[in-house]
Amino acid sequence: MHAYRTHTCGELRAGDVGMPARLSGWVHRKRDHGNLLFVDLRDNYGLTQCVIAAGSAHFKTVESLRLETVVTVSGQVVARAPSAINPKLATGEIEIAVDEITVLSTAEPPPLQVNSEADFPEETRLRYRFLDLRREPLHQHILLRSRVIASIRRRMIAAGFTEFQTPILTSSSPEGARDYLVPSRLHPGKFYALPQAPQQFKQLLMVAGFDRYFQIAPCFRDEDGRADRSPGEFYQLDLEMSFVTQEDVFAALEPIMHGVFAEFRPEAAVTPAPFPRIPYDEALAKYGTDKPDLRNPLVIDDATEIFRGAGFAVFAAAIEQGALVRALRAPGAAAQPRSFFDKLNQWARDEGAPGLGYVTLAEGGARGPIAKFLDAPRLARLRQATGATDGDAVFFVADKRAAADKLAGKARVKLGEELGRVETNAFRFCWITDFPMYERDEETGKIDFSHNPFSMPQGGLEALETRDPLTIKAYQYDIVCNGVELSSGAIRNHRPDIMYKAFGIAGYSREHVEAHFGGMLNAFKYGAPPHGGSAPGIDRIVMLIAGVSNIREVIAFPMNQQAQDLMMGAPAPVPPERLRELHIRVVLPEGDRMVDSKTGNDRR
RNA sequence: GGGCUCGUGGUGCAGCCUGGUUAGCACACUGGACUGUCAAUCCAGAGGUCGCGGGUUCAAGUCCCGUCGAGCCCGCCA
Repeated sequence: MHAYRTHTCGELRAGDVGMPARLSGWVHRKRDHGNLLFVDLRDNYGLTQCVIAAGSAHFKTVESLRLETVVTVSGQVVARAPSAINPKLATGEIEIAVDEITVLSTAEPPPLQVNSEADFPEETRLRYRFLDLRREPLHQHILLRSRVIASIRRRMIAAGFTEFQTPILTSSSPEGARDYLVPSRLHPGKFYALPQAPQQFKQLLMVAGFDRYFQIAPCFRDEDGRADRSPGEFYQLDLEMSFVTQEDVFAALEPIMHGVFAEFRPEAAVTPAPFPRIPYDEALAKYGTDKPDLRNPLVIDDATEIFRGAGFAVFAAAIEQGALVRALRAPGAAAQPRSFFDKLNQWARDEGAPGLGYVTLAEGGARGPIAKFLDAPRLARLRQATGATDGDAVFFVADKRAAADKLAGKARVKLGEELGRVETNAFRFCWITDFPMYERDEETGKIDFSHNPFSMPQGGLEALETRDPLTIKAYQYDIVCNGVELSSGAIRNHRPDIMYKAFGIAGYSREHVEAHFGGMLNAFKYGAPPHGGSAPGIDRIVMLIAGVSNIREVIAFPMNQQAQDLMMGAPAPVPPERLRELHIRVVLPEGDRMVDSKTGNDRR
């Protein structure tokens, strides 16, 4: 018999009754009846009830076992009496009659209870991550993550992609985030950067003629965390293809995304390919965001002209100042009580807006505080513009374009939820296309890239030479699911001449481009295929599939929001000799001090 | 860097608004009882710098100020 186990804790069934068996695992729970003792033994695969009676030589041992002790039990598989069958357990028809028990590893009382569904503080969960990972929800999420990645990998290979590895120690890349830096021992004063994404390497692999690249790629960005953004590192399904148009990239990725979501959430509705394509400008106008949640059926319409010259002084004045009026049809909301509208108005004020105008439609007319400013022709145009009919309400936001879009977008989300119109158990994908190539920095007034500077401008060199840069679109696209930005991607600029020009418009000299992106630029001078790709975030995909709202629920060993690993104690100081070796001298900020994070006491 | 919320035995919460006996409940822990439970049950016990510092007060877990920590958000993240 094997030293540790003949079966796993999730394996034995009624058909195994009468067999000898040996199981190893953790003591999940005990039920002590004095002369009869039940132990639920747990491993990765499940739970098996083990039973021992007072006559046994091992009874005292088992009775004294603490929860989470690791043991090996041997005995006979026995059938449970019909009344004692536990239908909640896969192994519920049997139990192990324990003859022998060996303690493999004792356990102190754990700081978080593995067998409990109780909430524990995030700090404790992170510090004792190995215990939290034993618990059912997190354990299952991590297994799900593995299966999702395996499925993605299988689908990518089946679609003709080749998997690569690219360097972790590299130089700074063109993404806009802060780099993690690694000092060089051999080159004093110089630093490696951890890749924010393998962007340049995958493009170089295209130049090298590999045609279709993918990687489950670690990406490192030194930016602050959010519930859906792990500080430090995250994973992307990074892919790149040669000799492709934007539509080719979409056609490659759509079946993979659809397939993975449909595979792991078979009960949910998943957008079939082709996913809707929504130009960036249209997304802002209709949804007030570049990452619309299409489970919400509400759309924003423009009502600027309807209010221009109307008697409502607040809007009319704003329109004269260049503001837009956005209208949001709320189907069936006319029946809502006054408090509903007051509550939304208060919500808008909390969002920093003056308020939220509205009318309700009934019997061919309109009611509400500003209804009197809309005469019959204007009302008819409003009904036409929004599709609103009797029984509906229409909400209004008036502000400069960006602010109006933003508030209308938030109101769309809020109203969709309040009215219960948001689809559940569905994954609604779309592509957001035609992102602007450039934008004007609000503070400096300077023109800069609005996204990846390596994207191909639509219209190519001619557009760069002849058009107002702010009107030029890029072959740049995002994939969005349920309001979550899963990835961005682009058809790349593979032409050095267009690249120099594109960077020139953003104020970067030829020398700057060569100094920073010389490796890739040089490669493009030796025959580069047109290419493009995308990089959906793995962690967010798993989050969506698992139905959780915090990214740490799908990462085995995440850092906290302050980018600390509480279990491993990272980041940590290093001995002076290590710093000397790296030619580093630490200059702490003024007034910095050591504080004991547990007690809050200064330790100066 | 900023905003909001939170911080009470190992853990989850109550107590705070309205200051006043030994800070209460549940889970875990320790001991005892119990031969069919499966969140076993019952009895008993131990366990608390109320994050930290200062202030107001006869009296502070409770009120005030500061500070530290955590989460969420803004900034940031193409």
